[in-house]
Amino acid sequence: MNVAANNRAVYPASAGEPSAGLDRLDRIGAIRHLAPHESLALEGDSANRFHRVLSGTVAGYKATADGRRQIVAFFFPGDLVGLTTGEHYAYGAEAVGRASVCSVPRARMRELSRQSPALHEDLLLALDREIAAAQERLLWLGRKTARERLACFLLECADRTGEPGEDGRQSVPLPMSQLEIGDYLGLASETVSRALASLARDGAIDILRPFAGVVIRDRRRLEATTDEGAHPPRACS
Amino acid sequence: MNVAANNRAVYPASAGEPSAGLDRLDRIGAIRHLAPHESLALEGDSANRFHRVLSGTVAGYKATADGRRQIVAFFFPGDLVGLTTGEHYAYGAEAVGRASVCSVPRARMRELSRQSPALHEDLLLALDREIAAAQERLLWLGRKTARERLACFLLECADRTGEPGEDGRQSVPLPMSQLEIGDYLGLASETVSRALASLARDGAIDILRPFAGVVIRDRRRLEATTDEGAHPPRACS
DNA sequence: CGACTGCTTGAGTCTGCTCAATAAAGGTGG
DNA sequence: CCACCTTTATTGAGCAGACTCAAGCAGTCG
Repeated sequence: MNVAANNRAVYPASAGEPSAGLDRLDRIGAIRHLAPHESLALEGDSANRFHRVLSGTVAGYKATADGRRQIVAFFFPGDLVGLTTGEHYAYGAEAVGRASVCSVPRARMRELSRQSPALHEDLLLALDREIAAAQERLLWLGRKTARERLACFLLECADRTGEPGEDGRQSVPLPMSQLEIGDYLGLASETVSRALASLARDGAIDILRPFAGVVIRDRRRLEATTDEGAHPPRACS
Repeated sequence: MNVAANNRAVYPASAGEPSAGLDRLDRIGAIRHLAPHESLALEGDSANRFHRVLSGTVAGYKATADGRRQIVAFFFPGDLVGLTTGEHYAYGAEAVGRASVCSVPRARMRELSRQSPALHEDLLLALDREIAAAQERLLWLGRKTARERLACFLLECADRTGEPGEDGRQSVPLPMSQLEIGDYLGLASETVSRALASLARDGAIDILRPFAGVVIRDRRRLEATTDEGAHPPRACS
C-alpha cells in the first residue's frame, strides 16, 4: 500500500507565487468589490465569465432543496473561481467577509489562451488542482472523523495561506466563520467548535481569541491527528 | 434559491455516444485485460500513461494509512482514467470485476491533442465533468443521509449505464459489490444493504437476486428520496 | 461438493447532530 | 461614546443515524 505522501492536497503555487500566465488576466478583467456574503454567481447560472480572486476569500457551494449547504471550495487570492467549459456554473459562489475579484469574459479568455501557451498551461494546471483537491476532500468527508477533518483543514489552510514561522509554530488566519468551516467539512458548527477545542486541549493548536484563526503549536501532532482512526487507537491488521 | 436542476451530476455522453475525438485513442493504445481487483495504477505512481475503459468497470480510490478507503470515481466504458497534468496519479485505480482498458502514453496524447482540436476539446470536457462529478459527490458525502446517497447513486448509474426502459421502470446493472458501493458513498456495506432494502420496501426499486443491480420501479419516488432530509419530514422555513 | 466470498439481519455502541441557553464581539445609531 | 441589537462562538443534554461486531445464509467457483 502506498499512501505515504498523498493524504493531503498540494497547492504548489496559489497564493505565494502567482504564475506569470495568469497574472495577465488581472489587467484585462473588470474589478469587482464584494461585501460579506455577497453573491458572485448562483449555481446553475449561465457561465459566461469567470473570476480571479484579488483579495479576501470566496466560497463555492452547493445546496440541497431543503437548505443544507456544502461548501465545495474556498478560493484565496490568486485562485480562479468558476472554471468550467460547460454552459452553467456547477456551484454558486459568494464572498466570505469582504473580497475583491477580477472578472474575465470566458470568450476573451479562450482567445487569450489560444495565443499564449503559458496561460493555457496554467489553466490546465488549475483544473487539475481543482480535481485533486475535490477528490482529496471526498476522502475527508467519506472516511474521516470530525477531529481528523479539522486537522486536515488546518494543515491545508496553513499550506495555502499561512504565514511562514518555520520555528514549529505557524499562524493560520481563518477568514471564514465556524459555520462556514462546518459547511466545508460536512459538520455542524457546534462540532467544529468542539473539535477545535479538543485539538487545543491536546496542545496541537492555540485558538486566537476572538476567533480569527489558529496558531499551529505542534505540527507533528496535528499531522498525526490527520489519520488517527475513528475508534480509539486500534491496531492495524 | 436555485437548486432545481443541479442536484445530480449530468453525464452527457459517456457510454452511449463516445465522442469522435476520443475514439481515435483506442487505435493507438495498448489493450490490457484486467482480472477482478487487479490494479491499474497506485496512488502516487508516476503518471506517464492514462487509460480508456473499453469494457467492465474501473474504480479510482484513495486510502488512509489505517486502511479506510474512499472510492473517488467509477469509470465505465468510454471513460478516461488517470487524467492529470501532474506528475503523479492522484488516486489508485483497480478493476471491478473483469475489465479491459486501452493505455495511452501521456506524451503521445499531448502530441495528438495539439494536432486535433476535437480531441483537445473532448479532453477539456472530460476534465470538466470529472470536477463537476467530484463536487457533486462532496454534497452527497457531506450533507446527505445513507438513503439519500443511495438514491443519488442509483440515479447516477441509471443515467450513465442503465438500459432505456422508459416505461417507468429501468434496469440498472451494478457490477460492483455493496462493499464497493459503500466505499464510494462513504458508508459501511451493512448500511448499503439496509438502505437498499429500505428503498425496496418503499417500492422505489426492486433488487435483483442474486445481487447484480436493481430495477427502478418508481423513478419519481427515488428522485424524491434524493433530498428528503435527515430528520423526518421537516417543513421548509 | 466443500470453502469462500458476499449479502442480510440483529444487537449494542458511539460519533456527531439537534435543541437550547449563555456569553462574547461587532456594528449601528442616537 | 455608550446602549442596543445581531451575529458568532461556547457548552451542555439528549437523541439518532450509522458503525461495529457477530451470526446466519445464499451463491459461486474451484
